[in-house]
Amino acid sequence: MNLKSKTVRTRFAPSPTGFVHIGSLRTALFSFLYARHNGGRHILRVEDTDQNRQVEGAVENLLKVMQTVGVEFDEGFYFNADGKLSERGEHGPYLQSKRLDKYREAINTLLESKNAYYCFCSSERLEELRKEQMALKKAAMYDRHCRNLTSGEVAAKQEEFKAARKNPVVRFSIPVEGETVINDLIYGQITYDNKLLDDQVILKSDGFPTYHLAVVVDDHYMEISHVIRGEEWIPSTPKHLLIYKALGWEPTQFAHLPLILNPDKSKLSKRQGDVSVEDFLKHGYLKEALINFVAFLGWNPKTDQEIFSLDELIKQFDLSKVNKSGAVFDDNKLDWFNSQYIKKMPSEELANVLKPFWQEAGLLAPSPSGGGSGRGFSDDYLSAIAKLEQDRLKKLSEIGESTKYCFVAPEYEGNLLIWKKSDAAKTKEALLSLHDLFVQLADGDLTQDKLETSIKKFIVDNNYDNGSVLWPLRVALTGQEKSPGPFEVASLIALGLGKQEILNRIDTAIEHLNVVA
RNA sequence: GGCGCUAUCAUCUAAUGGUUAGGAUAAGUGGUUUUCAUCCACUAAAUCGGGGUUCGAUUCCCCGUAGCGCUACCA
Repeated sequence: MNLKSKTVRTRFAPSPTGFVHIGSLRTALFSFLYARHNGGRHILRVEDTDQNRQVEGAVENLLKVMQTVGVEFDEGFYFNADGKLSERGEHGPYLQSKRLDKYREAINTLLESKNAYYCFCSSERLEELRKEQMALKKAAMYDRHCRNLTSGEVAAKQEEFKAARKNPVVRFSIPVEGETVINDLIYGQITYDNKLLDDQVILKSDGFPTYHLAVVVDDHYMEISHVIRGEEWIPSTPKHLLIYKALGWEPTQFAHLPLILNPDKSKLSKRQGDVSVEDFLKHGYLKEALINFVAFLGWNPKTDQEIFSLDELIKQFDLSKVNKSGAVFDDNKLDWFNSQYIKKMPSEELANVLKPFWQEAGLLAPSPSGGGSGRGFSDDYLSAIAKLEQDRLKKLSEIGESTKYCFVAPEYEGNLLIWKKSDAAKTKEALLSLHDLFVQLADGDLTQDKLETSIKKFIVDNNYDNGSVLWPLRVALTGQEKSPGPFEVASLIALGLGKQEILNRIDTAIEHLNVVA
């Protein structure tokens, strides 16, 4: 058997239960990276065997998120040219609820070979049993009551259930002795004693299979080569292996990924903050940052390089570099990745991704085409703003607050205009002469460099301190305690709102001083 | 309770049978500066405990301990 010639086929197999958990993103990313790295295919299969947990539109949402961040699928669900959810690939259907015949067939095979049996036990009996076992401090397992039923007893129970219009479940018969060994690509060899394995239900009374049966059947028929999934699946893997064996199938390779943890080291959950990819996108994390950060949760290239594009990840990704211990999700580090990508972005592009956030803040009119900038602000202006904020932005969602003054006149209170080493009189005087200076400046003199030259000269000529002039100018223009420098801001406002706006803001500041002082 | 997995700075992690145990984030200090951010320099910060093997163990083995996961007709 030449393993190398075998095509790599990995799959991401979520349940359509709502938002995309960050852990799911990591799993999907790793299975995608592994497939691409090895020239294989990546399949999207939807596991909807729990009919009680379906969420409308979850598959569309999932696909949209994956598309946004750049995780691709070659088979399974996709959006067609009309943007409609559809399926492609040779191994469909890719929705488990449409594959019931395949599960039924496998179950019949198992039933016939006595690797599975009907179980008629009531939930009350099971509950009782569990309580007893707990009380005796024994492992809680099904006692295999129905496994030992005679064919006569089974027939009688069948009749009884039929009359009551109930369906028995089917359980898998775990071998009574021996061991089952997992050879995990990440965790290595893990041995389980068959005696400790439960006779898992594989067919529910509603006619749907459980995960354990469905996953084996689907991975087999879809010719999956590597199952990449979360560490929480390790304990059920021996059961899956035994089902493969009972069906006479060759099992896939398994690679279990370490968990992503909350700061308190429990499994990452909603309780302790955002966990859905949609949330992170909405709060202004760039997809590149999210992918880069998530890739480093449990994997690293063994070098000092930390910034990786998706293409670089594909090139370098290797299951052998995945580690075994869980990783705490540290949003400080995510912020850092995000700011790195923001800094690297061309300012035009940054302005573009910033638009929705300006609109959200009510500073920019939503543009129906999605292309225009609305409300008379040119793309050049928006890019200039973006460029100014590029070094201080951690999340795109901060942009509204920090750049409000670029769109509307600022508001401020108290003595904010007065520099710590200055006073009201000096500030007013400075602003008054600054006003005169701006009146004299021609439009062509309002570039950042020229402004810096002329204002610095003005300070020297008038024997002012830098601070007693630059601080009030900056506050007059921005209304903020913290902002980019006055030359940058003034030239920006001149560009976007015109020189008159600068004069207006200086006037407003002088009036403000009159009132406060 | 049973079974399993894991264990290096606060966090993500690198490395090695012999090193001043490295990097990054966060933190702190200093420089630049009208403010903030950026940038630069610097500082503090770790091999869970106990046994073994060995000349030598953070690294290999065993035992503890702790954390986590699983223990459904959920996935």
